[in-house]
Amino acid sequence: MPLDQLRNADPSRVAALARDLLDRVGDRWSALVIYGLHERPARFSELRERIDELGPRRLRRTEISNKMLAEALRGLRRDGLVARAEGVGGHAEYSLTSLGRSFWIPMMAVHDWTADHIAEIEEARRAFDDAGMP
Amino acid sequence: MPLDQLRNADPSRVAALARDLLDRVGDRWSALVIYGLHERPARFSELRERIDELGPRRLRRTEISNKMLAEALRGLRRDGLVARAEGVGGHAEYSLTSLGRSFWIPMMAVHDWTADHIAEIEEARRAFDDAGMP
DNA sequence: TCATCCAGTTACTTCTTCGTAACCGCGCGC
DNA sequence: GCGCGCGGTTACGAAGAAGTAACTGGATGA
Repeated sequence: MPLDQLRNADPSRVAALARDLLDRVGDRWSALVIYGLHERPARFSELRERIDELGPRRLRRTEISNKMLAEALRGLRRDGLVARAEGVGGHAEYSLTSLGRSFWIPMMAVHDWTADHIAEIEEARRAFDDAGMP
Repeated sequence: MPLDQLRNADPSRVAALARDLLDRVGDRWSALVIYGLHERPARFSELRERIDELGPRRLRRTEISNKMLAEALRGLRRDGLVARAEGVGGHAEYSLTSLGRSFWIPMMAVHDWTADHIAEIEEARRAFDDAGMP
C-alpha cells in the first residue's frame, strides 16, 4: 500500500499503526534489545550484559532480569524482528532478522530527532518547572 | 553535537536518548495528541473528540478521559512540544510548537515503517502462534 | 557422578499507570 | 443570581507491568 495514499486516506489507520508499533517496542526493554543486537548476534547471557551497559534509568532497576529479557525476546521473535538459533552445544544465539535490521532506520530517526532537540527539550522542562506549574 | 559523532562515540548515550523519547511519547495517549493537533490547533474538548475518533484499541477504554488528556497535554507542554494559549472568552487553545511539528518527521518514519511491514509482522505473529510457542 | 553453567520458567510481590466519578471555579447568557 | 458549558483537578480503586528469587532441565567438564 502506497504510503501517501494511506496517509491521506485514513488518518485513524495512521494513528493505529503508530500505536501498534509503540505497543510493540515502547515497553521498557525491547528497544534496548534491538540496540544490543544490531551490531552482532549474541547469546542470552551475553545480551543481558550488553543491555546492562546501556541501562535505562527509569523505574527501579538498572539491570535486566532473566524474566524481562526472555519476555522482550519472545515479543520480538513473535513479531519477526529477532530470530533464535541453536549454536554449538545447544547454546542459544539471538540475532536481528532483516525485518529487525530494517527497523533500525525509523529507530535512528527517532534517536536523531532526540539528539538534535534534547537541549531544547531540557530547556523547556526547566522553564516549565521553574514557572511552578502544578 | 554532530550525530555521526554521537552515534559512533557513545552507544549508551544513543540508547539513553531514544529511551528518553519513548518515555515521553510512549504512553497511551501522547502520540495521539500529536496526531490530533498536527493539522490545526484545538481546544480541550475539541481535541478530546478528535482523539476519540482515532481511538486506540489496547486496554480498557476507547475514549480519552479528562484526566488522561490533561496529563498528556501537561507532559507535552513541559517538553515544549505543545503550547497552550487563552482564546477569546478564556477558552484554552492548544497547538503544536515548532518543536512539536518537527517531531512529526520521526513519527512518520516510525509510522511508515509500520505501514510498510505490517503484513510481515502479522504473518510472523501467525506463524509464531501457530507453532504453539508457550 | 557430581558440580556448574546456560537458558530460561514459575510463583509471588510491588509499583505504576489508568480509569471512574465526583467536584470546582470561571465566564456567559438569560 | 442561576444554570450551563468549558477546562480542568482530586480521591480512590483496579488492572497491568515489572521486579525478586527460587527453581528446572539439559549439556559440559572434572
